[in-house]
Amino acid sequence: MRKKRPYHHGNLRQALIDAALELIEERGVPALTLREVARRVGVTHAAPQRHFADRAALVAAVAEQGFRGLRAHMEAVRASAPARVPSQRLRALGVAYVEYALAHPAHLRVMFSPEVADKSRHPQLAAAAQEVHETLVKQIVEGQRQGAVAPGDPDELSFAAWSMVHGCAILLIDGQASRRSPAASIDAAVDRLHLGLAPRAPARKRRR
Amino acid sequence: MRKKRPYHHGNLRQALIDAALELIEERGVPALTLREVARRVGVTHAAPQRHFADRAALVAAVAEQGFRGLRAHMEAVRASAPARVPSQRLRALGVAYVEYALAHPAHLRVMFSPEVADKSRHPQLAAAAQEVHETLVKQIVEGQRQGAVAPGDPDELSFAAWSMVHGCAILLIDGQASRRSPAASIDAAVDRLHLGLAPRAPARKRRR
DNA sequence: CGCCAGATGTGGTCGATGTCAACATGATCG
DNA sequence: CGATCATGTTGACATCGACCACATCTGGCG
Repeated sequence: MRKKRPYHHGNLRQALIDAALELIEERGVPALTLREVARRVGVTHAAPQRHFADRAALVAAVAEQGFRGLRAHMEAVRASAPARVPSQRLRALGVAYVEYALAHPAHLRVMFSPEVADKSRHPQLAAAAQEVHETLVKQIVEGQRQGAVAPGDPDELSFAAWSMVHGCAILLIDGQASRRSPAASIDAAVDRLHLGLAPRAPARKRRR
Repeated sequence: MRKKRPYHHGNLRQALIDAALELIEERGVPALTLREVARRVGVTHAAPQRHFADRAALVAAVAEQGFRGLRAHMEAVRASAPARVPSQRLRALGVAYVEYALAHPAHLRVMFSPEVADKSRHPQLAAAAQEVHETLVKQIVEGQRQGAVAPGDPDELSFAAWSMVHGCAILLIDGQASRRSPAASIDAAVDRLHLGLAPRAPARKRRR
């Protein structure tokens, strides 16, 4: 029982997604064109219609793949961080988010493109995004269990964490804050997320 | 003064920007079309060319106006917050950012649209964005002077703060975290930005 | 083996768009 | 009053997304 093997071209759907991503990397989201993608893959201009209802569907597919890649990267980093130091795992997760964004700016842009803002139209995309969020929530809850994260509604805390890393990623990609090296900005932002803007009273090291 | 448009519109440039914003609010960024905008204003399809070199230029103009409006809102809120409690002013500034985003989601989307990602091509836009950043930095520095903000490079701190409020705004606009009311999410996120994710030892009273 | 139905790709077409160039109009200033 | 230039118009063109009819391939079924 073989999977639906490619019939004519050979996995045209994935080839189109790949070509779309390449195109975006080269010339930006606005340059993404169904016809150009088809051209690159070597099919006629109407072939993509068999796999994507419209342009938005292609964008959504690229975005979905981006979310899956992001989650994979986060999970990998999380797994490789020492489990005994939960604050480090959470940190690593945040850094991983921004790292992925900087490594795949084109993907990130598509993932939050206005064209797929209405995720209810793209359930698969919504699910992939949701999984990223869940990864974050899980780590927050774990951090709370181990006393490394302040108590409170995990959803609220994870929303705050996600806001920070996401904003950080977007701003870095857009080059809004490139005076220093991106790595330094990431570290500084994640530190600040961890510690807060307000001064911490005791000069002595946090223990526990 | 009802006037049928004389041959010369008078202030076509601003009228186009306004119409563009309306259109985006009604039907989203992708629906923004030079021709449709021209239609709404009642001029022919090529008239906008006299004021905007291309579509991106119109988008940039809308975005620039968005940044200016955001800055105005932030300054207003900042001025109305008690100057003696710097942590409140900073908080208010953050809340103002997200408030503006939620009140003008269309504007926000345009301001960070991929079409104007390369701000070097739109110097005026870059300047307007820079001013928003400066407003934030100023408040951070003030907060540090008054001991309400942890010491450190103001640029780093403001980048972190900007990341948080911006990420918060984007996520809320995209409806990624709408389980609770937006206002509650904003408060929670700004609180977290202030206090940090890590637990704080003393349960000191902190209002608002 | 042969054939058919559905999946996949082709080629053509249509309306809309962004951009350009040539032209018309009217405001400004001598 | 007249010239000049910014502003708006008209017409054209290439490209795009979407749609359709048709061709071709695949896999299943008699």
